[in-house]
Amino acid sequence: MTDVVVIPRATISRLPVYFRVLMELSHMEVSLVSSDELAARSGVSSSQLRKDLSYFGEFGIRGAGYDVGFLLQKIREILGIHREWRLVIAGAGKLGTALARYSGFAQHGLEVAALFDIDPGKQGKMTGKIPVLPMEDLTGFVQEHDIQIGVITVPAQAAQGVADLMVRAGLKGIWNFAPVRIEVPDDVIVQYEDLVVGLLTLSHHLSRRMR
Amino acid sequence: MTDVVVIPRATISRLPVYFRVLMELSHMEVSLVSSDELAARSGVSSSQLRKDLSYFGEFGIRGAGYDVGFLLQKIREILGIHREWRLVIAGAGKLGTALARYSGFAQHGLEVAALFDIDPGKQGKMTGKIPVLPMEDLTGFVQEHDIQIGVITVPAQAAQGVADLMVRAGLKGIWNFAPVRIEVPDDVIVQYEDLVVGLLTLSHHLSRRMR
DNA sequence: TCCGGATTGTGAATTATTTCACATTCATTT
DNA sequence: AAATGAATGTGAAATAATTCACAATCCGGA
Ligand SMILES: NC(=O)c1ccc[n+]([C@@H]2O[C@H](COP(=O)([O-])OP(=O)(O)OC[C@H]3O[C@@H](n4cnc5c(N)ncnc54)[C@H](O)[C@@H]3O)[C@@H](O)[C@H]2O)c1
Ligand SMILES: NC(=O)c1ccc[n+]([C@@H]2O[C@H](COP(=O)([O-])OP(=O)(O)OC[C@H]3O[C@@H](n4cnc5c(N)ncnc54)[C@H](O)[C@@H]3O)[C@@H](O)[C@H]2O)c1
Repeated sequence: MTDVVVIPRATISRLPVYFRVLMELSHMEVSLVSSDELAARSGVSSSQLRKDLSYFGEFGIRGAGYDVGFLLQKIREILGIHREWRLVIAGAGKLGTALARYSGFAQHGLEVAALFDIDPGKQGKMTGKIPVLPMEDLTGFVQEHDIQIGVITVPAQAAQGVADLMVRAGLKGIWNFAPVRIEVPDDVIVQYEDLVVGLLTLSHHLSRRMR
Repeated sequence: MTDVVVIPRATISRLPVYFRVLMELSHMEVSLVSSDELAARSGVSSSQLRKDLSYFGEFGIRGAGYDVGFLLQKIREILGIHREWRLVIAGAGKLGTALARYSGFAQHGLEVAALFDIDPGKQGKMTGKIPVLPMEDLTGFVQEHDIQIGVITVPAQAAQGVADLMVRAGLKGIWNFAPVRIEVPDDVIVQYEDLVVGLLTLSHHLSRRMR
């Protein structure tokens, strides 16, 4: 029985924050940072930060701190963004086009290759440099352009159908913004992004506090 | 020492999911549902569901299940959406306008009253039924229209300034999409929405699985 | 080369969350 | 009115995540 190290979900979700802070430090020409400093800038405790990193290895220098460039590279590897990921977005509506045009993804090695939509009125147009294509072309496009991730920004009732299509096309990761659970085979990973949760969490806390 | 019941964060974030499933059941004219059924449709265990609800009271009927309409109303109250919340959005860019035009919020008693932007080229226009106003008008608008929540969809470097303005205007809740922490007084609640986290979580899992 | 100061890495303790399992309660039937 | 069956509500147990606290280690200076 070799014991598998299981990494807390919450640890993974903090890594992008550390990454961003390290990028800032790097731009500020800071080359060494302590866990105290990095943690404070990330909004967590320093023991939290050190424990998080310890799941993946030893990246610091005792008595000194962390080499910004080195840690940046390590986190890149952990998050899998040392390689490029290509995405397609299904649903060229309000949210889909906003995501497609977002410049922040490129900084993380994420490239939106195309948008797909069922509406002929949207097909053929360009969203910035990104083409909007008919849904029928999705499978071929994914295979030709070596796409790994599909983003779902269609209405809820269309989400399962789109997910099925993405699975058949061979996509192994789905980022789903539609407010429904979708069924996929075990070898496909679904990441849900439910924006209403954040707003209702705020609403809950506000109404508690105002009571 | 009266012991305060503390409600897990995760419980709050599941309530919107239960709410949505109950809405569906309600539309399907289902009037009674068991914790097994409701939990399965929400993607959680039934004991999880019952424990979550138990933090707020006893809403079910032993031996029978939950009255859909009654539970819906209770969750509405817990989430604070039995009353209307009015929001303003600062940053009428890609994401801000997508949010402003999203019809899903209205179903939860959330009304986007106006967008604000620093760019004179965007001011004066309408996004659907929602006006885009100059930043200078924010304070007056918030006070005149009894707004409670501010949404930040401006670039990261402008976020703190916008937050300061929102705090001065009297907003008590801020929903922040800019990828930076912001400093606010204790009586203001900030909910962070970091979309990159979701995508990088997916990237991490994908690259682990492919290794 | 050794010493002092600093900061990491990590077991252990604590705290938080989820799951278990069953006593309790309710609706229905006889 | 009592018996039956079903599903909730909830302490207790099990897991999971965070914080503590300090031994281990490294850097730089003497
Ligand atoms: N806009 C937001 O701010 C927001 C916020 C939270 C959640 N969401 C969710 O994101 C999704 C998209 O929202 P939106 O506001 O962009 O909607 P939208 O109506 O603007 O866009 C949806 C697009 O999907 C296309 N479409 C419909 N069925 C399709 C299908 N079967 N295959 C391919 N394309 C199809 C439509 O033609 C349209 O272009 C929805 O599920 C919504 O609930 C949106
Ligand atoms: N678009 C996305 O999909 C996406 C995804 C994740 C995060 N975000 C974050 O959301 C924010 C907005 O992104 P976007 O893509 O909509 O950008 P955008 O450039 O399309 O829009 C930003 C808007 O803010 C306005 N603005 C700039 N400074 C301002 C100020 N001081 N006061 C008021 N308005 C100001 C600009 O005029 C512009 O209209 C950014 O912080 C971005 O990192 C966006």
